[in-house]
Amino acid sequence: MTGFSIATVSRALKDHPRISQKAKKKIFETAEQVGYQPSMIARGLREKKSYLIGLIIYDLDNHFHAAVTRRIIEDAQLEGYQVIIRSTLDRPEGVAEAIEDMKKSGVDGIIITATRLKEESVKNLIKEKFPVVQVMRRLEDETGVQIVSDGTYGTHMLVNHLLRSGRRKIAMIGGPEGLSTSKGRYDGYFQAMRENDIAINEKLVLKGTAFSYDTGYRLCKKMLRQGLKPDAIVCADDQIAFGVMQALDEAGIFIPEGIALVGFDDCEMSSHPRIQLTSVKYDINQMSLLAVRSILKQIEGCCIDYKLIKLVPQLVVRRTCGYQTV
Amino acid sequence: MTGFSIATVSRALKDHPRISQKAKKKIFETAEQVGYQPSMIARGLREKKSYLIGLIIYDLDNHFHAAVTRRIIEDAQLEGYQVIIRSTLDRPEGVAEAIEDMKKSGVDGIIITATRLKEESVKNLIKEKFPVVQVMRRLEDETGVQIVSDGTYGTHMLVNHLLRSGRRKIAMIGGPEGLSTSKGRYDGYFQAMRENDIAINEKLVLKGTAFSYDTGYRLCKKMLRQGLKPDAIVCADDQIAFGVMQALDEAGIFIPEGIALVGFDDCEMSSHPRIQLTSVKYDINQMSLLAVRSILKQIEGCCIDYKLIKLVPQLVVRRTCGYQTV
DNA sequence: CTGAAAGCGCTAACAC
DNA sequence: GTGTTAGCGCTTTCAG
Repeated sequence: MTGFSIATVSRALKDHPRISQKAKKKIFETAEQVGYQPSMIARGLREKKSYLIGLIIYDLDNHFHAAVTRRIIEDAQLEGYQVIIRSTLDRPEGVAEAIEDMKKSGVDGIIITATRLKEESVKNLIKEKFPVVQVMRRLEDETGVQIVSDGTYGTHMLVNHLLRSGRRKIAMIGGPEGLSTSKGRYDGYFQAMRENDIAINEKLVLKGTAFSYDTGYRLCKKMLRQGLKPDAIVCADDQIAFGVMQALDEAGIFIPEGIALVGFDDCEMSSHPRIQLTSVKYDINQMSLLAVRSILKQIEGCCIDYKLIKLVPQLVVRRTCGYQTV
Repeated sequence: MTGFSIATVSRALKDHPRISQKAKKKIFETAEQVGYQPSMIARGLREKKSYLIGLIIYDLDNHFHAAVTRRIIEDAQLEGYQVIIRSTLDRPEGVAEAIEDMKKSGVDGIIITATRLKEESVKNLIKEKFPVVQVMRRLEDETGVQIVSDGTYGTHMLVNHLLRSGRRKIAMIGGPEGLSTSKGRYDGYFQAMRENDIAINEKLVLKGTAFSYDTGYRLCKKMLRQGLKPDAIVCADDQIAFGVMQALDEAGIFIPEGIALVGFDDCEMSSHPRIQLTSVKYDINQMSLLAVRSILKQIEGCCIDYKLIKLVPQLVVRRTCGYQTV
């Protein structure tokens, strides 16, 4: 207290219309001196608003997910929101746990980049009109706000490109089951193959257990060990492709001469001259911005534009797909 | 209310000693049914505790920082704490802003991996006995809890290794000024050179503006453009080294035959057969665990073991340093 | 063992 | 314009 009542102080700090300029000035000065910090937590209790948003991600060790996470944190930060983060590492119960803890912490909304196709916890959240947006991965049903890349289209482009370069025995090392990203990319592969009347060899379609370097390495090694010899490998993401590249390099198979290789997401390292991975990219900044805007709109406007936004990816042709050599 | 008073419910849920088993049972059952979630924010207001810890990082686009961030989030999560995250991108005001916002949000403690040598905001935090731990980067003064890698020792090892391999004109592409990590690595370089009576060519010591791919690429190009021809380049981190590698590759300079190259941090991609970057690694898991334990001890025990822990890095020799070819 | 009541820091409705 | 007051959801004395 600086002579004024506690209410006046609150009004001054919140820029209330009915407040005298001198009072306001004096209060601001003293606040500065004392180093007064309004407690968001008390304000939250009162206003039922915490200025916190929850962000549930898959894994920061994945470069692409890390990049998306960074953008979302930055964008939210610019809007005056703090971000509470949880990573699930795709543990079955991960998302549900994270949601529960975040609700306890009183977040105003939740952005999820770790959704699985069947995720009851997310469905419930949407059902009870809790602000939530799915980014990258989405639920099976077109429910809630979903901002994703068109993985089917992207993979379709990649496979078509390989086919045009004369490849026929195209293998796929995909992502874990139960994810919209994995599914979309498998779909794109099958679709492109079918459209071009290429018989699909089931043995050449491998399911990964994670979007990771290690997955790519192990599955590629396994494929080679089984004596399978595709002339191209499509990977569900760049990190898997890096691992595949290691396995091929170690096996003495030249890329792209022996086997062509393509990824998905277009990470920073993919353009490195020693890697030169053909991939597919889309606008992370836009994705993040749309996500943050949507969550704020839901939080503040209480209105939900139920919608599915598919960002169109763009083919980035580099050496590994062998285009230049054909 | 389930027949019992609000106080009894509170006691039941908190496992109070003086409570009848039947009451407890009944309350738990009804809580389950209603899907009751205790509001951390109300509890926080009352107990002056939020079960939130703040994490201030530099940039998730840096693979190493992303990896450390991941571990810290996981470890905190396991201890029942939620993590509020902010990235500063090394903006001058970044840390101070982040600290202010986090205090407003009522975090119980703050872990910082983005500290600069002179960071008044962090010093103040420590002075007022707010729980805080510095990870990776630290303040100039040995104040507060500091858990870092011994960058001087690590770089010393790297440079010594290059010298033993016969290199003499060793360049350094370092990190931004004002960071303990940058400083430690410069120190290690100078120390090793001096100990071996190698004259230091100031032109071969370049200061980066960030720990990034781009920095390495630009500075290396600049160095080559100036007609400088070192026989080895020491980089302040692996990501810088990746950029340097791109510049050298583009310039048609063989690594390590023409110029040897070493990094720091040992990222996943550094072991890739096409990269094979010699680097220095240390235990991220341990670093994270120590950080989380320390912050919890400070929060819960209210006691601070003021201390500086330097994790000893380990040399990882690969192709780029040219050891095998000597 | 359980209930009533105070209070954490803040905001908003209502007086003055 | 400013002060008073109630109450957000919870924990915790203090009585019973």
